[in-house]
Amino acid sequence: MARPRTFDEDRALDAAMRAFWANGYEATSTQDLCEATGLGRSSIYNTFSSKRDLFRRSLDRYNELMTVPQVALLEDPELPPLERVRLLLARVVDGEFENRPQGRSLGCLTVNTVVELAGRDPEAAGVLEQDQEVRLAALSAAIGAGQRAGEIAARREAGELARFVNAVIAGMRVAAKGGADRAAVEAIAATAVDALTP
Amino acid sequence: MARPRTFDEDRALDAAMRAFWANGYEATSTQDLCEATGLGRSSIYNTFSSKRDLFRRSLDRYNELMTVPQVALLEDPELPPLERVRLLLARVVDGEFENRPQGRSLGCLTVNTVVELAGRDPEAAGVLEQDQEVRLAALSAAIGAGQRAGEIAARREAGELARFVNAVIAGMRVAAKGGADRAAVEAIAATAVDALTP
DNA sequence: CTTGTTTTGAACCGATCCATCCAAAACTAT
DNA sequence: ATAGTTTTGGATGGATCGGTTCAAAACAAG
Repeated sequence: MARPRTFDEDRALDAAMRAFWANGYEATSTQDLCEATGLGRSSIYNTFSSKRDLFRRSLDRYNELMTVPQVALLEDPELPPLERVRLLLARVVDGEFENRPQGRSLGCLTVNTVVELAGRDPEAAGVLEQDQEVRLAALSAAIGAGQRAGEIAARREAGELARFVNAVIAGMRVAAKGGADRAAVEAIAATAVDALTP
Repeated sequence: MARPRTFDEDRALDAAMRAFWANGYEATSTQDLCEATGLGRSSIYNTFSSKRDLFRRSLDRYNELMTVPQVALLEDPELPPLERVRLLLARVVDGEFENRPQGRSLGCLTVNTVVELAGRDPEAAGVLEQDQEVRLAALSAAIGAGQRAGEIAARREAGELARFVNAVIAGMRVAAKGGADRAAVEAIAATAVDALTP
């Protein structure tokens, strides 16, 4: 029927996502995206209709890669709830200290985008809020289960503790991006876990 | 001798700082800076030599406005150490929920800049790291004093707890920028204080 | 008022921005 | 082969980017 593509759309999306992840939306030019994906401008604009759309899809892809497994971990019935939270934090630490292209963490595309765009791009803000709600719900459920099992302190509501853990995760990512070493970030996580134990 | 300026350099710097604070470095154009300061291009380039330099001075100015009083609070001998930390967190909450031009927090220029620039601008990263060290030292000193006084838990080193508090502050700012309401951010702060009490 | 210096606004600069266009190439289905 | 469709690379477009230049304007000092 017609000429087929010589590239894989998902691989291109992943490459674009990494570029946005590393440098943010504004600082990633269409030229950068061409180089990161190995595609020509035409192919990019033919496949993804604009830089903005490509970013939006990158954000969705990132959430799919990160939030989905994190939620799965938080809902794992094989593990005690507090252990799920602990493993979640450990996973965040690992994520910050692997794949450091220039010796510094990429941070988290979600956090990066909240900081860069949430204040002036309502659509991006909406995507981010929705993703955050999903994460908060999973965290809250795990923490509530832990409270009922007596292994997580009950002096605050599960929803509040979930927000707390979520904020600590963001703080760990900022710390890592700011140059903190692994031990420092691990100590932050451990202190947060302390705060959850009775 | 010569024609005097019709504007105040410090006011212009403050206006520029606010522009960078609201939109970040990349997304703030020189035109935006002209409009924010009310100056012409020539006046800006005559006074501050480049956009980059103006940003750097904005960063210094921000640190002067924020870090200096925060450190003063943390060193206030009139207050019990834990109370200093509590007040610091309260001040952060207040900062996030006043001056919200478009109904959303500006966040914190330091956090915003860590996320946007630390990975690819070594000079900015250096300024940020130095400021962070100052804040961490003050936090660590206050927490250490609280531990010796028995009002702050001693199961972790003061330096680790300082990093923890610092990360929570960053997390609160990200949460606020992401749309969290005041009660949610206050709960994060209160939970962090819980983590410090024995 | 003249002289000397600085500020100021507007025009201007090359570079780069995101995006489009188009013709040649590449492939399938007939 | 041929026809039909899509991809592809390169050229191109208008807008905006950060930054410079320059002459007119505005003031202080003599």
